[in-house]
This record gives sequence, structure tokens and C-alpha cells, in this order.
Amino acid sequence: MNPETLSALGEPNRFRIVELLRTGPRSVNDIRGRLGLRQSQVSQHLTVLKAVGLVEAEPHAQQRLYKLRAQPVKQLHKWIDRYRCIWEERFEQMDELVEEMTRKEKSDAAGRK
Amino acid sequence: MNPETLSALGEPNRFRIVELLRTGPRSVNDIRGRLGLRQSQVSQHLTVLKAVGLVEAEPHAQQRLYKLRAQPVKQLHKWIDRYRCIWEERFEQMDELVEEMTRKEKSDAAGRK
DNA sequence: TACGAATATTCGTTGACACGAATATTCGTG
DNA sequence: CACGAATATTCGTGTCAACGAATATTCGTA
Repeated sequence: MNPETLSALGEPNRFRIVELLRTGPRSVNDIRGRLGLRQSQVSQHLTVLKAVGLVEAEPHAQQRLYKLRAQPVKQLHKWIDRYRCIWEERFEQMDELVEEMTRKEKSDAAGRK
Repeated sequence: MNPETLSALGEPNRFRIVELLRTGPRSVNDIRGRLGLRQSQVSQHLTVLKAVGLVEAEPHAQQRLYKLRAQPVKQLHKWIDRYRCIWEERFEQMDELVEEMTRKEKSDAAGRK
């Protein structure tokens, strides 16, 4: 995973665009109307999203249909999946480390006496 | 899901910190050494990460052990999971929309004759 | 080819933020 | 309580990105 993708999604309006595109492909003007943004804003954000590979465009006459790309979404899922050990609430590591520190403190104190 | 979490993760050094914390809790100085950052930078980034709820600190004497919090990671997983329909490569929606547009074009052309 | 619709791009401005240096705070210990 | 270690916070600086307005481009059609 690269932080660029996350950074792109971190911008509120881009996030909204992505959320909208989840429900299906949309034209620029469609997005503009639904999200209440200026046309240039939508195009600019879509350019950023396209640059990081999150979306792609399909031309239809003057319109461009934007849709999400599978790969980065899949990658994001794979990345966050590596954090299972966290969200499944395993605190053994923490406990171990705390224990270790406590032992060290005690031995330090003992050694210093 | 809120974009704030993603924005926090979008900063490269914060991303590295989170990746490091995935392997277990760390002290500020530990993070500093492993990632080659200045102390103030580490503290500042940890402050941001704490503000959005991604990490929490546990004091041990002068040290603070930072560790990831389960909730936001879980939330992130839940959010990205709603995009299954994307990464499982379903293009029916797209095809439908394209068809619809094609039909419209044809009827337009027919109506105009 | 001229025109309009849809979209892209440029440009100047403004606010946010990452960084480093310096200083402040917390906390255990002599 | 003075001191040092670990961490937090403040402050000034420079950079970058979002925004709006304006302009440019693309493409179908008369």
C-alpha cells in the first residue's frame, strides 16, 4: 500500500466522490449536481483520483463516465487485512512488553541497591 | 468512515509509524530511532494520530508506549468491505449505463429525422 | 466549419500543514 | 528539591493543495 491512495481519499470532497462512484459510474456533471460542487472542482478531484489510479474514465461523446478501479480498492483491502491482529483485540504483545519493562525496572532497582 | 482517519494515514511518515505500530507498541524514542525522524516530528505525528483516535498512549515513567486502537482499524475494514462489489469486478452497472446511453442516442437520432 | 455542450486546464490566492529549533513539561532518582 | 531522561508543545518558515474564475479543449451537430 502507498500513502498516496490514502491521501487522495483523505480529502473530504474526493471521499464523497468515491463514495458516490461506489454505487456506479457517473459523469462529471452528474457528480457536480449530486454533490453541489463546481465543475472545475469535480474535474480537478477526478484528475487526482485518476492520477493515483483510483478511478478511470470512459469517453462517451463529450461526456466522460468515471468509475472506480478494482485494483487499488483490492489493495487497500489487502493492506488493512494485515491489521487483523489489531482489530481482533489482541493485547498480548502489549502485555508482554509491559511485563518486560517491569522486570527491567525491578532488576535495575535491585542492581542499584 | 470519516476522511480524517484516511487523511492522517495519508501522510507518509505517519503511515510508517502506523505500519511500525502494527508489529507492537513502541515508545517515542524507539520510533524515532527506527524511522530516523526527529523527536519533535514523532511526537507531533503521534499527536495527530491520537487526535483522530488511531493510537493511544500508555505512560510508563517518562516513557509513553503508543499502540494502535482497534476501533478505527475495524471501522476502516468495515468501510472498505462495502466496496466488495468493486474489487470483485462487477461491471454490469457500467454496461447497463452504457447501453442506456446508446439507446438514448439512437432514439434521439431517430426523433430528429 | 461554426456553434454549443461537456469537460479539462491554467492561474492567482489563501489556508493548512510538515518541518526544525528551541523551550516546556513530566517523572524518577539522588 | 535539583537534575537528567523522555516526551510534549510552541513558534517561525516554507511548501503544497483546494478553491473560484477564467480560459482552453473535445466532440457531435447543424
